[in-house]
Amino acid sequence: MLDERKLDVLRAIVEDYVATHEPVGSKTLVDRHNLGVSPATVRNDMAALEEEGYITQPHTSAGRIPTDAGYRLFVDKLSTVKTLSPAEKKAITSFLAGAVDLDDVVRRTVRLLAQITRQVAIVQYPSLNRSHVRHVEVVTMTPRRLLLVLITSTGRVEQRIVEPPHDVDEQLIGDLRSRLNTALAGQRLTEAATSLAAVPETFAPADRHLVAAIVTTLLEAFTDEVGEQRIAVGGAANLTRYGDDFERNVKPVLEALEEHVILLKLLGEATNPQTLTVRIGHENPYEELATTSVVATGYGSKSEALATLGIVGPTHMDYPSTMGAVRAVARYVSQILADT
Amino acid sequence: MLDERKLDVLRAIVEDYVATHEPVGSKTLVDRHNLGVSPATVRNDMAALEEEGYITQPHTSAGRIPTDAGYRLFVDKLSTVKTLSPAEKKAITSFLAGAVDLDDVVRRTVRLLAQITRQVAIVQYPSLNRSHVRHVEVVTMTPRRLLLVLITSTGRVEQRIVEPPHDVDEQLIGDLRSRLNTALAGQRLTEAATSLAAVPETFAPADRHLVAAIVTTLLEAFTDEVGEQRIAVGGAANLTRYGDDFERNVKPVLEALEEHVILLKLLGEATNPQTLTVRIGHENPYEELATTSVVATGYGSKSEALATLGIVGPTHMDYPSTMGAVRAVARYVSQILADT
DNA sequence: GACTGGCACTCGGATCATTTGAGTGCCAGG
DNA sequence: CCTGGCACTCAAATGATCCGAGTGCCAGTC
Repeated sequence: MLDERKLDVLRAIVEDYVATHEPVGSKTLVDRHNLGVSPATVRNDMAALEEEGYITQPHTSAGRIPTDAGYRLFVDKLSTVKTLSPAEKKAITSFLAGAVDLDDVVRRTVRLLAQITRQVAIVQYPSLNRSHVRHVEVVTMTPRRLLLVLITSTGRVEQRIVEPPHDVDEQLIGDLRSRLNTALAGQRLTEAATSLAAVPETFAPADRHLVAAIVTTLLEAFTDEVGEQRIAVGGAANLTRYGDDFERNVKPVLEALEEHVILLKLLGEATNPQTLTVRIGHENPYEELATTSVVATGYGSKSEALATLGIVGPTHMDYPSTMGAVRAVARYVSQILADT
Repeated sequence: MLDERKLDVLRAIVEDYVATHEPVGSKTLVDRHNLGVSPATVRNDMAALEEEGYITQPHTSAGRIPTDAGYRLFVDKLSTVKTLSPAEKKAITSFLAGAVDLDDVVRRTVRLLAQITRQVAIVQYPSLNRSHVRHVEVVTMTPRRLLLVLITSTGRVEQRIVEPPHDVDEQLIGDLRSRLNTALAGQRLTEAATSLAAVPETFAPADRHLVAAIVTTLLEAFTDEVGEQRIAVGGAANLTRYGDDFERNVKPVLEALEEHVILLKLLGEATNPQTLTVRIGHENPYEELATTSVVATGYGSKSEALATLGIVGPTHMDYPSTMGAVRAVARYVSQILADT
């Protein structure tokens, strides 16, 4: 059906269109890429490609532009992920290495990703579900107000206020603290939630009421839905490069960026950093973002992704470079997090 | 110079222009606002107002639009801050009350502010400088890796990793923890930085090396410049309502939103929640944002502002409502924080 | 059979002239 | 001091025209 040369033509069309953002005609195509055939031949190939649904004409007497299917074929078969230059790699590591804590890592990552890809960057915070308890701290602020601090293996810190039903005894708090830590430390948050249930019973009946209050709050922190979905976004200014048709291209993206729930769906399930997910135009789950593509991948340890990061951009983006950048950033972030 | 009626005309022009975003002519003005005089008279007044620099014509044979000076006069003399409806107030409190921690408060505030004003909202995190030490925690993760956690009176949590020069003794850590807390608790971060310097000397010479390493890192956290400047932004999607001239109006704002340093300057010095700062067009410190205004105010306790929050929007915004919303949100956030 | 040069055709976008009407400034009269 | 009237201005909308990049198709060539 599609011989080698037709695929070459498709590749040329995609590359040209990505570079110029203008429909590309048979003549320009032959001029710019040395295909070794005449425009007329290219026209025939184009007709075939159009027949197959890989390209279209915005209107008669205009050049062709790739369809979503065209991009898909390009990404799957016609291109290779571009690797970054050593200089870029170095810049990434040194920039990320300067981070002081998890928040800082995430902020820097978003910024970096936006800068390299010149697209809108999205980074999900390491999932709570997949984290382990590193430490639980109970701090007495006033006799009737306690602060619970949960520190996870991924560096996330969650805090909650508890107002116990009656004054608390410092002795008891110390006791609780150490029992919590021995019971929970090293466990996944999901497991820890179960272990937690058993803790109150180990205390004297008189104290159980108080302990239960604390345990309940802690449990909330473990299974916090909202916290689970934390996301950082950056590089919105890159949207200004979308060109015209503001209403159709920029507006829906800006709106989506405000809705973290939507972003999470866009990013999709975390994959390991080797696998890149690319969703092109209509392939993504939001009608409004039909002119937008998403390039995402998981980050974290090799065996298991902690969360997802990626970018959102126009379907006519430079996929090889973008994919390379996303993959590279994901790897380096994984590395940094492993060290911390 | 400007009699009562001329001011009425200016007010009418501003209100009309804000509502329609179109240059307003003498006839429409008389039709819409009952000024009790004829268009011709209004024209004379307009000529005078233009003479004084409060309004201009985009071109001859067009209506008038207010200048920055016109808006300034309007805000200072011709309008009163609009108070929110009881329903709105209730919505604010109940929405903010659901917050679980400081991060959540800030996130909710940004969202709220953006929603009510339908502008881009900016909220600065409570300043570290003005916070007090609530608790310092030293957690041993591995014998050669410690985690320092600083919790401030404003609910901020800063964390730092320390890799001590040699294995640490659990006994010593416990000792250090309690000495740090008795030495620092309740102090302002700025004072605490000084008190901190004296801590190593209270330890046996053999331990001082280790303690010094910890103290140094803690000191960094106290005086963290970057952390000091934390900011949350929201409602960027509202920029789509700017209308056309995307390049001139939307782009610079989006770019500014990425640069937190710029935002801090835009927000300016925190004032107490009673005082609203309004910067109109050229009054703000960024040339690129000459078509935008900033409405900001401090939040925190009555006596002293902890940080600033506000909105950025086109100069032709509805000042009375916006100012009312910003002030109200600032007050309610102050309240919530005081309770925590 | 595959490629190419040639040719008629299409149609979006640029260019330019024309019209329209909201709005103005100014003046004479109440 | 206000108002109705009038001539004037000019941005924006409308419309006619032209241009050319690009197409599809066909007959001829390798």
